[in-house]
Amino acid sequence: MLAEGESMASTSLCAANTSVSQNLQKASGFVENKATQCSFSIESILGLEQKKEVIPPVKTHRPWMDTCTNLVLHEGSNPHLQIPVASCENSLFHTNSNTIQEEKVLKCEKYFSVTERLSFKRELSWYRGRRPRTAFTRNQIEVLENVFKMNSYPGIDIREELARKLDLDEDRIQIWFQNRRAKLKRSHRESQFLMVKNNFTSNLLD
Amino acid sequence: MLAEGESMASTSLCAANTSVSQNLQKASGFVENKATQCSFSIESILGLEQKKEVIPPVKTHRPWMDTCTNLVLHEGSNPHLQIPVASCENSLFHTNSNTIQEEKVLKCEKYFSVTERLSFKRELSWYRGRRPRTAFTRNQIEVLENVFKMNSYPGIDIREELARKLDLDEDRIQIWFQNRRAKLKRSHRESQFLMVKNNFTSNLLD
DNA sequence: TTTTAATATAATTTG
DNA sequence: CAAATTATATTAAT
Repeated sequence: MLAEGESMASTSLCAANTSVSQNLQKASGFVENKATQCSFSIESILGLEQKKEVIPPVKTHRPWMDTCTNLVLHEGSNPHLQIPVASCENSLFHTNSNTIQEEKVLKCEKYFSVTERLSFKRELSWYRGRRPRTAFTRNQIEVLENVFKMNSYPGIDIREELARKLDLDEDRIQIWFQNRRAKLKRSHRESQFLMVKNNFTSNLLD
Repeated sequence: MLAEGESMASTSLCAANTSVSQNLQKASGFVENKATQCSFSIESILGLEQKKEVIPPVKTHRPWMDTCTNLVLHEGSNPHLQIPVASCENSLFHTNSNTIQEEKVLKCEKYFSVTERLSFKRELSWYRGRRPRTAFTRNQIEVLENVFKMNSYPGIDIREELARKLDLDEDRIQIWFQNRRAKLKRSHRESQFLMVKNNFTSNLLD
């Protein structure tokens, strides 16, 4: 098992190894046996980038994960693609959260409905090392936007208050404002570019 | 300077080609003034949620759009629903509803050649604010898949090289890899779910 | 209907 | 915190 972060996220194509993909294929329960032969050599396509450097271990700080996940990660070419595998069949149900789902499962239904299946998937993604994407409600967005209009750098106090009022983690608020500022900046850059470009083209027409 | 949201969506539909746009974007170091202090009470800020007059700004990034278009977009809350107003004699697109508009267009299609039909479609998706779907050739897919097998996170250099060799925008390459990773992940999730589910149900039968 | 290119944006990483 | 990148939920084209 690779240590965490011992990945090959580098751009080197040659860093790839077959065992990884084979494992992944095994894990996924299907084998894509297509096109093992390619009429091109990859090297010729990519011009042989041999630089293979070791990527420092990825430090993972995932406070939203609970501690009792007996999960083992597959080896993977990238930490983000690592797939958790339950080391025992019950570990998936040891979470503290999502108790409703847990109850449903424990009702021993013979098969799983689509809804349950979706919940499973959600729960699985929960273990994949990334916080599940938060889906803000329209009202939350509206309030956040209104605050943003007046202050795009709210301090901790305002963020906390927002978190209370909107029933969100303060962390989510902070991230939201960061992303929102980035978006604003992007749009500014774009409109600035447009102005420059329009100026340029209209000058050409003179 | 344009405020966020009253940017290009409501102005003329001009944009730049990808590479130039991106380069200039990088080059233009836009400096934005930070609102350092907030003199608003949270209550007053949160109270704004009742007003509900300004729809969250939509900034769309459409670098593939041509510069010499004489189209103006309606303002709208949803970029995908924006309907263009032709500045020329073409009254075909002056309908209120997208659906009706689309029907009309489709009805017209039979009178036009395949080429013209394609350009209609292209314009339609264009109006919807979405880049026309790229149809990769079999060879392009094959090469991309082969590269993906070895490195699912190609760096900019490899992507550029691929773009050159495959005669595609680098952006298309990047999006392709993003979608490909998502697909791989989806399949992993699915089989993982099946494993867990099977394990679970067979345990129930013990 | 299914697959997947495209979009928007939440989350992560780096410095 | 910003910038760059990645993941992911949707949407829509095929």
